[in-house]
Amino acid sequence: MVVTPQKALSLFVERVSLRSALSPEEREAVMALPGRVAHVGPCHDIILPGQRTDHSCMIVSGLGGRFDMMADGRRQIVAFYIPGDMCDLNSVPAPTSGWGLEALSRATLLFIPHAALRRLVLDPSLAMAFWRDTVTDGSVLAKWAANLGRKQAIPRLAHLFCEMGMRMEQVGLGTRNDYTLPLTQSQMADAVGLTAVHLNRTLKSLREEGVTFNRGHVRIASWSSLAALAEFDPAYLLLPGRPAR
Amino acid sequence: MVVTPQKALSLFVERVSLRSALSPEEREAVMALPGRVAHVGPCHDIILPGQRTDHSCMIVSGLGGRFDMMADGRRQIVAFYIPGDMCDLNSVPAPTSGWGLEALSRATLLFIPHAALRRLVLDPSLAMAFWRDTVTDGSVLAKWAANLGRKQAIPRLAHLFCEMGMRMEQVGLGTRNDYTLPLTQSQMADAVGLTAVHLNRTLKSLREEGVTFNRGHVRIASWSSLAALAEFDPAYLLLPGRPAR
DNA sequence: CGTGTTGTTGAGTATTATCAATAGGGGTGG
DNA sequence: CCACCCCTATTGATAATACTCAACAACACG
Repeated sequence: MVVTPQKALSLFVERVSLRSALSPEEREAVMALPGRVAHVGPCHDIILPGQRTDHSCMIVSGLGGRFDMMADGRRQIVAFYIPGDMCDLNSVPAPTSGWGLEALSRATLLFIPHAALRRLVLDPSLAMAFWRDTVTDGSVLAKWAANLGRKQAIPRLAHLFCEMGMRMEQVGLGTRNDYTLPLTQSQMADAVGLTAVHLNRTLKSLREEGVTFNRGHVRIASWSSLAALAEFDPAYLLLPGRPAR
Repeated sequence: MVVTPQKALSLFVERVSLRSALSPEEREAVMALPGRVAHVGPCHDIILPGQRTDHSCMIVSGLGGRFDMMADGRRQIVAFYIPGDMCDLNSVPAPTSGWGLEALSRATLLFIPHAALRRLVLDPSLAMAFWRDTVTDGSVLAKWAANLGRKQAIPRLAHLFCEMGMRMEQVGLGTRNDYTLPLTQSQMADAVGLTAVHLNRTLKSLREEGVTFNRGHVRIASWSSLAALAEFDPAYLLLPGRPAR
């Protein structure tokens, strides 16, 4: 599959447009960003913790993850990034982040120099759009924290399936009850804060609720019952025009 | 205690200056923001979840908290806001947040209209500074999520004490091993994702490590041993000039 | 001097982690 | 094409951690 920077950038424009109205000139300015495309394999480190960067990275295809590592090697994935997400837009205002970022599956990435992004945010409307993107990121993180802190294994995993379903559907990758999530059970366990063994058992329980996860493919028989089980309310995704139901 | 908006705003300027260099003109522009001071009691709701606002809120004194609530009434606090923090700067780009915000103790608040803040971010350097503030918020949230997902009760609570100590010291409220954290044990339990009973037992264990929490006052006998226990590395607070040691 | 909130402790239970063993699947090299 | 190996998934048994229920003490407040 050949991916041009142009095609990749249009994904980003779409993503930003989900939450911020861009004028035709602004869209053009974004499309004119310089970028370099790269194909990487699973477990490829995009940024190591503590490393300083001079470019941001957008996911074109595949799945990215932001994670933290404990001294004993246990890992917590705190965010998933799907196609269209600029996974370290953060690094524009804060080039030395404390976070690691890796490709969780085979992935196509687009690297964009900070310098170009900094020029872009001289436009206040784009600055606001990027800022809003970071706010969205934070809102998702907060929800993730709340789930890790106060939900048990089953609703926690159910919530992850709901969230990823909504996000995939938004960007046109499948539907909310049928989409591809290219993860191993171990990686998923790192995301929901469980051991791989317990995650496997939790998946088994969810199977009885009509949710299957098989070789990276999620299928949800009844969205409404899963959403109820997960106490999923998409408001935190900050999508406009979809008031909290 | 009488607090003028001027005095309150200077707190905010200091806080922003921790991570972003501001020119004298920019400082002045921030100091010229209009603001209204309010004194509130504990458990006072600053914003209800899903509510739309047209102003942001800065903590002048006391403690604020951002939280999420489960259907059964269990609560997770996902962020603490201390004096100088603009706790919903987020609401400038996203006026309808899905989050509740409340005063966790008696507190003094400063309300600033969004309109004024939006005018301020026409200055690209201030826009970057505010954006950076949101990135910091996200970084702290991510760490919070990692702790909730992968640490047990004792190191989790220890990490909270370390984080709050660092943050308090930064803004000149006590030292990292001796500071005021005006919380009940219940509220603290909601922050670390434990029940109040188990939090109480965890505090007891930490007492044997030389950490006391008494009527809202934290005292840490040996910072280095607590930091080791908590695996605390302040890099994620994005403070400049203090490389990850 | 009641009364309600907060903090403390005990006993029993539920959830999740750990350890261990096995099965399946995809790729590689002979 | 087959044998082999590594990674992933699955299941069982047991242990550790955290939760629930319950009672009571300490304290602030009116």
